Amino acid sequence: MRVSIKDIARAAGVSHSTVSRALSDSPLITAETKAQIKRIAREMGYTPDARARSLVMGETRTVGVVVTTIADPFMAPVVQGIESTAYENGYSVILASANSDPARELAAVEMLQSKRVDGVIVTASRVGALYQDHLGRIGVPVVLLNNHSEQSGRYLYTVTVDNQHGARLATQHLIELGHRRIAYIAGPADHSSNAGRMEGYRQALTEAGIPFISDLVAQGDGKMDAGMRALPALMDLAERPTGLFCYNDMTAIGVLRAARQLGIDVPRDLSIVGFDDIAFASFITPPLTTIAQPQFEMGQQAMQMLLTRIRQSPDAPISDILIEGKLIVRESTRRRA
Amino acid sequence: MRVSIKDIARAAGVSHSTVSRALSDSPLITAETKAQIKRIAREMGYTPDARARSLVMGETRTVGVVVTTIADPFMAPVVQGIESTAYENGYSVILASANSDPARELAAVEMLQSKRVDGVIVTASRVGALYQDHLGRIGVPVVLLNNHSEQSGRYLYTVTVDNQHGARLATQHLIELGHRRIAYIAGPADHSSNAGRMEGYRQALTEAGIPFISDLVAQGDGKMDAGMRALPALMDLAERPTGLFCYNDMTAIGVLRAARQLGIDVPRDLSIVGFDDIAFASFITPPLTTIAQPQFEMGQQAMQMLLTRIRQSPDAPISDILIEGKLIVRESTRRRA
DNA sequence: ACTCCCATTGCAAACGTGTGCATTGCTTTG
DNA sequence: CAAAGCAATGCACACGTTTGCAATGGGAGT
Repeated sequence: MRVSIKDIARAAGVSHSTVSRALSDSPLITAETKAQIKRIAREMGYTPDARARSLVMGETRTVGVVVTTIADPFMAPVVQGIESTAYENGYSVILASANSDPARELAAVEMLQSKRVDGVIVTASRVGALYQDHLGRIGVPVVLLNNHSEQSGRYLYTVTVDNQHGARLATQHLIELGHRRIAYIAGPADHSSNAGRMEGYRQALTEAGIPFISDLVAQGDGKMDAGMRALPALMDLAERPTGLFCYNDMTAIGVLRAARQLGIDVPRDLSIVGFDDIAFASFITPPLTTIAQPQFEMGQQAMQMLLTRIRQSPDAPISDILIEGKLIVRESTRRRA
Repeated sequence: MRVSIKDIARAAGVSHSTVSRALSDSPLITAETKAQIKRIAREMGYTPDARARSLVMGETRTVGVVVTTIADPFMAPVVQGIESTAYENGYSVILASANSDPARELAAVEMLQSKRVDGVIVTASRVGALYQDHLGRIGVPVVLLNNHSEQSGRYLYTVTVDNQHGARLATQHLIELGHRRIAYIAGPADHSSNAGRMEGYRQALTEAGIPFISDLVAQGDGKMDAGMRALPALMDLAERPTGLFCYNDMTAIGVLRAARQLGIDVPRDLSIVGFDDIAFASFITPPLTTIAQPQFEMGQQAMQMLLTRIRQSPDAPISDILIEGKLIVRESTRRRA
């Protein structure tokens, strides 16, 4: 059986309260008894039981992170950022992936609830109004990271990419390079991130006096295949686009692959801008011009936000965080010939 | 405050034991009392406290996963596999990343120990003999996944990529394509995975009657930069290699980039084989021929192994698992001109 | 009608820890 | 020298569960 403070108490000939106090360096205990008890504890290989402690202390120093999948080039660094600052603050993280399955997301939240985590970070969720209510009732602070629905409520706090700003940056970059026929391959229609990027795209066009042409917008879903499928139709247009803004890097990668098959040279024939700056954006051919999101820092900030929420009184004001990405120019864009 | 079974008991006018039994569907309780108690529990928004339960039950239904970094294209799917089968079996996972820092790895293990996890999976660790002893004393089953030192002991169980087999496959493939000057860019020198791949490389050469030439082996570290740095020297050799086997895909990606800068056409001038088949291996240009490791399944198997270890008696025999990758031929290799 | 049995419920201990309060023993002070 | 104060420790309860055992009640059997 595992060794508890009672075992140590027996071995040291004291009560378990004394052991508890000695191990937590209480000033009530003599230096020598402390030393002896600590020695015995070490000899017996004692490790405190975080469960028992958390029961009486009322906190678990554990947070839950629910994610669609950890094998997502965008999310992995974010989770890394979360775990990292959690560790620095003495917290540990329970990871649950929901695979875009709402039922499983619910199950994950329930599990975290029963484990009595001190807070929860939910990433890339499409928390609806209903589910949001449920999340609100969870009893612990919840931070939504890049959630796909609009609202942030009284209970929930968010850190989100500034989609509109980033999309505007991307489109402006193409415009500055002399492009005027600029296409957009969209992401999932029901994600607010897509709406924001679409809006930034339109806005940049309007500012430059370029008409918005709906034929230049192709539907996508943020995955590589969507990019591959979308390109041919765009290139079949009477007036081909010379610039292309993609919902994200994965889409752009699909486009690049399709372009190669179609014999379209990037960036000579078509300039492409992605979104996210996932790790591989700089490794592909040609290296991708994109809107970089500070993924690691996003995770850090989300965790930091959760921590202040955990420690502060629940009615202290916290403002949502909006994160601006920045343009990284690589080799998939060039001045229009 | 949170609602406990005592609160429910008070509301229902029964003892808390009755509530406990009712909620766990004990046959001792009348159907109607059961129904009523469950109703009240639902109304009051009750969620059982896993900590308290685990205290008396002696199990937490939680496993720990320690990883160097989750933002690693090889590890992410592995973790996904672990989490997935953990979930299916009613377990949850605590994630800890150690960033290749032994001290932090120790800290992670200690944290998991205090949380009283039922088992631990340690990935890509270089557990030395000493640390291994420490892990052995942890008191719960430990599974090592792709660990970098040789031994697996009485306490520890491993699932590992068959490095030698994979490297042999890769080298044989190049040989079959007519290559005879085949180089190898190595991985971290102190990792047994590198030793295994090197051995497989030599073995394939020997079997084909091709002499091993040490000049054709370049030192690397498994990262992209190493691949970039290693290529020029290899191509400066009096007799250039026409085939190249890389420690892993990241190295190969670095090589591809360097090749482009040097004006070396892949696969015309140089055939390249990677190792791992990370998600992006098929996305780069040219799509990479490589030795695919079933990453997700590796995670599944590791978790499965841990589960049987948790449930079976500690002296039931379990054999370590060796996983054979398979050759995926894409466009970075071709018959020698 | 009395005993016995069974179904249902409550009591209490246990898991491992933290902590307010009482207790003990010693030193200091008047 | 007695009283008071203080330093060090132990007692007991609390946190929220599960579960062996005792207790209660009612129905059936003789």
